[in-house]
Amino acid sequence: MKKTNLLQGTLDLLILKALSMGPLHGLGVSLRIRQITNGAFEVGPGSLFPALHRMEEAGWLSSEWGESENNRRAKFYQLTKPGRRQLETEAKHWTLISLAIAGALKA
Amino acid sequence: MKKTNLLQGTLDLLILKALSMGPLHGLGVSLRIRQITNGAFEVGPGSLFPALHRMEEAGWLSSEWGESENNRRAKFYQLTKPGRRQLETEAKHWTLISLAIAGALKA
DNA sequence: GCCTCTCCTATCGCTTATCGATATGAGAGT
DNA sequence: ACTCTCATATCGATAAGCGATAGGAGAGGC
Repeated sequence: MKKTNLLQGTLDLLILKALSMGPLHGLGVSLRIRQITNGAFEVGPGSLFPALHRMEEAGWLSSEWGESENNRRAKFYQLTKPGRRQLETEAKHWTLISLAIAGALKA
Repeated sequence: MKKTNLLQGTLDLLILKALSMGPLHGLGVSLRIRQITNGAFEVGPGSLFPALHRMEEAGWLSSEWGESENNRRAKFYQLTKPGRRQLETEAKHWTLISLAIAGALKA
């Protein structure tokens, strides 16, 4: 049983949302996404880390090295102000698209 | 950083849905998608035709040449049986994902 | 007849996101 | 020592969508 693939474009949104609930290191983001989507989304490292780097590059996240709960070296990410704005923008965008498609399917 | 209009993966779903309401030629599909999404989605030819070809290749659509309402040569597409199954599958999949993300954003 | 507008299909090149596999390192447990 | 797990990272492949562009053919004005 393959886990459902992501819709492209939703990963950023989920990462932003996950981090809006507090700073996390990379794998923590992956876990929180699994939690808040009730296991519907499984994000592998090959998707996660490039996305985090891209988003930090875009100025939406900032990072610093620290220690995880298991005393492992880990990079902690948190939202910047532009990141919060981006979350709002993407959440709105998602809502619009989601309603449009739901409406189309109902018709 | 360009915003893509569509969420990747939703184009197939919209095309399948559009054709489930009756056969259409290419540009007709584009128009019907605009209608049923209340103008939320504009599908240009550079997205539309490759998608139609891909989906015909996949066996979801069949096509035949005919004449449009304006007496123009046009290729009419209709759903095959596998295409209808695919529509059901993708619609279900969309609903699941959509609910999962909506839930995640609410939290 | 001729010109232009619109309709209709088609393709090329480019960008970008995601995924599977793989690599590396270090603390934890035995 | 050895292995398991945590944690970050990167590479190559795949694929979708988009802008631009092209070309053919009927419609309608003149």
